[in-house]
Amino acid sequence: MPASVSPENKAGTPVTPDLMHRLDRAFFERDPVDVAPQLLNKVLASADGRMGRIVEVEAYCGSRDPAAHSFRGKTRRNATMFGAPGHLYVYFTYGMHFCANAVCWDDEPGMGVLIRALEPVAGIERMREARGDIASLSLLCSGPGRLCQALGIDRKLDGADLVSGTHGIGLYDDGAEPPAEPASSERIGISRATEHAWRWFVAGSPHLSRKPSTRR
DNA sequence: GGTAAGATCAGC
DNA sequence: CTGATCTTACCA
Repeated sequence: MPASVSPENKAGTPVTPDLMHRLDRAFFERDPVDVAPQLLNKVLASADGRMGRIVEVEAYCGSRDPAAHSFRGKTRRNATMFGAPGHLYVYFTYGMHFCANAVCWDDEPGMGVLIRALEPVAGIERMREARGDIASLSLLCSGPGRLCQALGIDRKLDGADLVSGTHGIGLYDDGAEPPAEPASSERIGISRATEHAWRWFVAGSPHLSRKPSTRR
């Protein structure tokens, strides 16, 4: 196990650098409802070695999803979502947070998967610094805004190609399978289209944005 | 041009 | 539960 993976992280699956490989572009050329659960246990990595395993995602389904930024069509803000699949859509929200999505599907543009939580697996000291030296590992990347802060994802990375990883952020498969039966729930923090169970997560992970038995 | 709401988070 | 903080989109 890498030295940067602390004992507190023992419940997780450390990355195996030799096995890390790119995803096929075709992986993203599907409906985000299919892509999202398949993204669980994939590895998001910044250029400087900060890495986290995806433990929570949500699908946003464009013109058939009133909760999606892209619901009403292309704008300056969401333009990346209408671009090529496999790229990163980063947006700024609530006056202080960034959130990151993997752009999906090629039949109809404007779809994506929001990455909501990571299990930190490498570069953890850098993540801590970026997060203001937060102590708790389970609060380091447990939310869409937190993980962006931890990995240094901001508007400069909007449009970055996650497949090639050449723009400072990449998404990799290290051989870890997604859960055979991922847990799902309603999406968090939205006020419209709440009827869909389009949030998927690794059951029991301590790194989720909502811990078990908390609800609001 | 004005404004309300927002795919959130930290602190009380 | 609330305040922070500011961009965007929508409406006039």
